[in-house]
Amino acid sequence: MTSTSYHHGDLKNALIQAGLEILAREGVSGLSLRKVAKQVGVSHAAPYSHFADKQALIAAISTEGFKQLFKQIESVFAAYKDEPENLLIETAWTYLQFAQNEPDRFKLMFSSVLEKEKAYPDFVEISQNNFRQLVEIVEVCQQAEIVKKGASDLIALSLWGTVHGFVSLLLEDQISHTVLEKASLKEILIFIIQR
Amino acid sequence: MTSTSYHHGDLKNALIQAGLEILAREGVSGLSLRKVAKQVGVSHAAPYSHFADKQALIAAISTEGFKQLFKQIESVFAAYKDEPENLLIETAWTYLQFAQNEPDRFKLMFSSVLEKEKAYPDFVEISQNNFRQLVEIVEVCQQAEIVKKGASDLIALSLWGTVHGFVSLLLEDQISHTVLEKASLKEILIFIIQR
DNA sequence: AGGTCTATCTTGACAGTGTCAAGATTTAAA
DNA sequence: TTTAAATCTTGACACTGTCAAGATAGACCT
Repeated sequence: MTSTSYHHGDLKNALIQAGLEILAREGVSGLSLRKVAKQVGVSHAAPYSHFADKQALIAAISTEGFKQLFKQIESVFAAYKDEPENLLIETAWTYLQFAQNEPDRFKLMFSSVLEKEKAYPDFVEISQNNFRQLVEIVEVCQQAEIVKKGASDLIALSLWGTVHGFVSLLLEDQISHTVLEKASLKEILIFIIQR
Repeated sequence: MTSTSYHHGDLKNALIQAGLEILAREGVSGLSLRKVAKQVGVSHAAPYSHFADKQALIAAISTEGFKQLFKQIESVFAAYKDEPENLLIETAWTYLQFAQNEPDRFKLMFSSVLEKEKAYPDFVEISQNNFRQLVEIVEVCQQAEIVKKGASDLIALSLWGTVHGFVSLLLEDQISHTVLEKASLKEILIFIIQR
């Protein structure tokens, strides 16, 4: 489980890492089990020692993506804890940047490439962590009276939905350029969050 | 272009229809060119007479989905035109129902299964129509002083993003049951839209 | 009517894919 | 040191998207 144990070493994590690289290089449609195996330097069926099927590998890659997102928002949270008037927008901005930096990682995480999420406990757990993180942020903003009182989970859901939807539409090029020309992305984001 | 013209008749539309059926029956991952062809009763390469590749067929299926969504929202618009206090929530509700009725059609339309949207003019056009439709709805609500003044396109974008994000998270089972137990879907939707 | 042309469809092939079974190899356990 | 278990390889299978070549039928022209 550590790093250098036997044949390859730590194949499981190596496969996840290779998956992320292929994702960044060739996109979601270029991600195949055989390609991941080849990149790591093992045979085409080697992944089956660590993952039940392709969906399981995708679940692991997604989970890794969620961990990275969690960390990034965690530092934003730490940096703006005492500056709650900017906390929400900076969190949203980080979310947007995360998506734009590696769109296909974001797509893999959210665009239902993974079909039965609930079958993967690690995935479910990290998802819940991320949501709890956002609820905390909302509650800090509520205490600073920047966000209205009550039902912090529903408010968090609404904010997440808004930003997630906006980012998704942005990635899909569904936001018309006439809209984009009027203001910078960050300005639109502020407008959208405040509505 | 009509219906019964030659060998098969109107193969192009038959393929799109078959695609929608397979989508409803077997999901996104079950949608293959060969299966669509077999269901229609033509050879496995017949679709290539009408579609450049699989992506082109997916674009056509998506476009058809957008047309259906447009029609549904159009009737809601007509029905609630003189009742603007309920127009927004009913539109959002229709959007949610559309997604839940056939999740995989919705996924195909929005979850970046289609990779280069801009290469398909019909798809781009119907997408823009749908957005314009929403902007109109927002403007009706603005005139009724239910939605604040200004930048109707940005407000529409925000509302769309919110509902779309919420629906997406719902389809992905990412909305925890503790949240769902507290209120009905429609109540949450109202809460989220009003925030 | 007869002949030509073009759109449409079929057949056959190819590389790439996910998946599994059987065997080999290495590490861990006894 | 022998045994057992975990890990990896090899080979196979059905399925996929895609293309090239040929067959077929309808439309169009004279």
